[in-house]
Amino acid sequence: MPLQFYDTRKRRKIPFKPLTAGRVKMYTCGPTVYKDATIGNFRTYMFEDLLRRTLQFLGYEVTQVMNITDVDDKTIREAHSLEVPLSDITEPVIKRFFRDIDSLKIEHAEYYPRATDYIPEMIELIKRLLDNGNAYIMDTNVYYSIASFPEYGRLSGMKLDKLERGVRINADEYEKEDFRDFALWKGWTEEDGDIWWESPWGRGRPGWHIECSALSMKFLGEEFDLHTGGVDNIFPHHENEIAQSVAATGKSFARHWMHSAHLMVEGEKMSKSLGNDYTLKSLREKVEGKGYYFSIAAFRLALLSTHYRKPLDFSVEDFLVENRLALVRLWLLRNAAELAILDGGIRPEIEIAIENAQTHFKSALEDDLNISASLASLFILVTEVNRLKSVRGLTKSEGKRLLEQWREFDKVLGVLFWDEEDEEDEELQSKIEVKVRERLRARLERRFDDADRIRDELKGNGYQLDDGKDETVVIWSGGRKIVKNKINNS
RNA sequence: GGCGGCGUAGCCAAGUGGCUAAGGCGGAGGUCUGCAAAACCUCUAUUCAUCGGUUCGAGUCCGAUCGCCGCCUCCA
Repeated sequence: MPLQFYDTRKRRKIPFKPLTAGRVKMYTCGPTVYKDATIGNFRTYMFEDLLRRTLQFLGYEVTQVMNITDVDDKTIREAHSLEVPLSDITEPVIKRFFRDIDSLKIEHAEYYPRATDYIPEMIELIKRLLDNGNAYIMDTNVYYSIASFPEYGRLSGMKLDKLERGVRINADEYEKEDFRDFALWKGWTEEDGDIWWESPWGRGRPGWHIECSALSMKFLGEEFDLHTGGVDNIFPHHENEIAQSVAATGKSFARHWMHSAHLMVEGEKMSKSLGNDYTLKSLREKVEGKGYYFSIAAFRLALLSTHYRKPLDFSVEDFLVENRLALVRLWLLRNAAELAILDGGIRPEIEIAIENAQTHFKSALEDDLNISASLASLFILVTEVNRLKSVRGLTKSEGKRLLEQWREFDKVLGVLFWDEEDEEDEELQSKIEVKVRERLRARLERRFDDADRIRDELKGNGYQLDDGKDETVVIWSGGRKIVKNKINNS
């Protein structure tokens, strides 16, 4: 099957062909760093991670840009109210942003340009728009004139004359020629304090939309392959980006637009007033507050396993019981493969099962990132391997072959290999190990009541024990740990 | 009001014209086991929000209805 993605503009799946064969240039709208990213933001970043990893898996060389908006109304408001420099607000948030995406194993983009580092590029772009007659100066502000761009509204399906004057328009913006025009450059006002840049139109700062146009052109060129973001960005943000970019360059800008649906919490939109605008940190606290282990791997799987165009209704309760168990099933295949001890070749049934899984995994991804079908192919492989394993254990070469394939799948999924080294809490780990050894000793001494009590206690906390001949494998949704049985003999 | 999306088993979730409707979680029974866990085997949607229509044939196309959701100027 040829690779195809849904395109927001065409409203259907279309074959994906990059401008340069084998290379994909993608632009992904990044965070505004005035407060920590929410799990809703991460849903979008996870979608982009899946897209990126899938393209790489299919052999494309990917160049991804994610902007960091480190100056806008909200960052300025924060800085102003706390009476601190802008960077005091943005720097810590940026630091935590990277910490969070790393813990989710979201691969890094090639470039993370910050808006404040590219003000000259934005000014340059605004100049071109003024020269082309697509923008006008009003007092100290520069506005984009929507009337000058006939194609406005094509991405979102908005009809210009149907746009109603929104309720959120500031009084000071009524001076625009047309209420639908948007700011390219905002002149300095008192609230901005010392946050301003010099421009041909006086001191001020760039509007939000111009940032993405300038940065994508800077790093990817005036035409590139993919532009992505959350659905809420379709209008007006991406519509405006197209208007600015196409008007300035005469080129088509992004060729393919992809947008991820929102994440809902317990059936409701995430919002501050409902108190469900979880960050990774507050979600962890919520889960741990209920007495559960917070599995970041299970959370990654939860975000990953719903198709990106379908709203994901995240429920803390469901999350606690569901994904971690599915994850363990996948992890156990790795156990089986690593612990294979038999001599001999690879059974044809295993080879066929692996090839089937590989084929279906790949073709599902090629069909607009059909992750559910991809994951299903893994579970089918697990079942088949387990069946054959119960007939006769796995050979070392089968184990090796399975591990190889598992690594291959994990290039896309990023959830199959989650080791104890990924678990931050060392204290927790040693506590588990002590318990496991206690139980091993009890078993050897045939004090089965004691052994069972310990096992039940661990299980109650989400740790599952797998008794092997030479070792006990502890598996939980945060990782796994192998304790050698012989340690216990000393 | 305008534009768009979604509604498949107890729960999550694939399937967009044609073999018996993937897969996961949960549940029931069995095998194995010191006992378990895991694993394996069997079972768990005559039916795809509802009602019409097109078709030899529809969850899948068309229309209507109901329900949920998003965007409509700076929220991923």
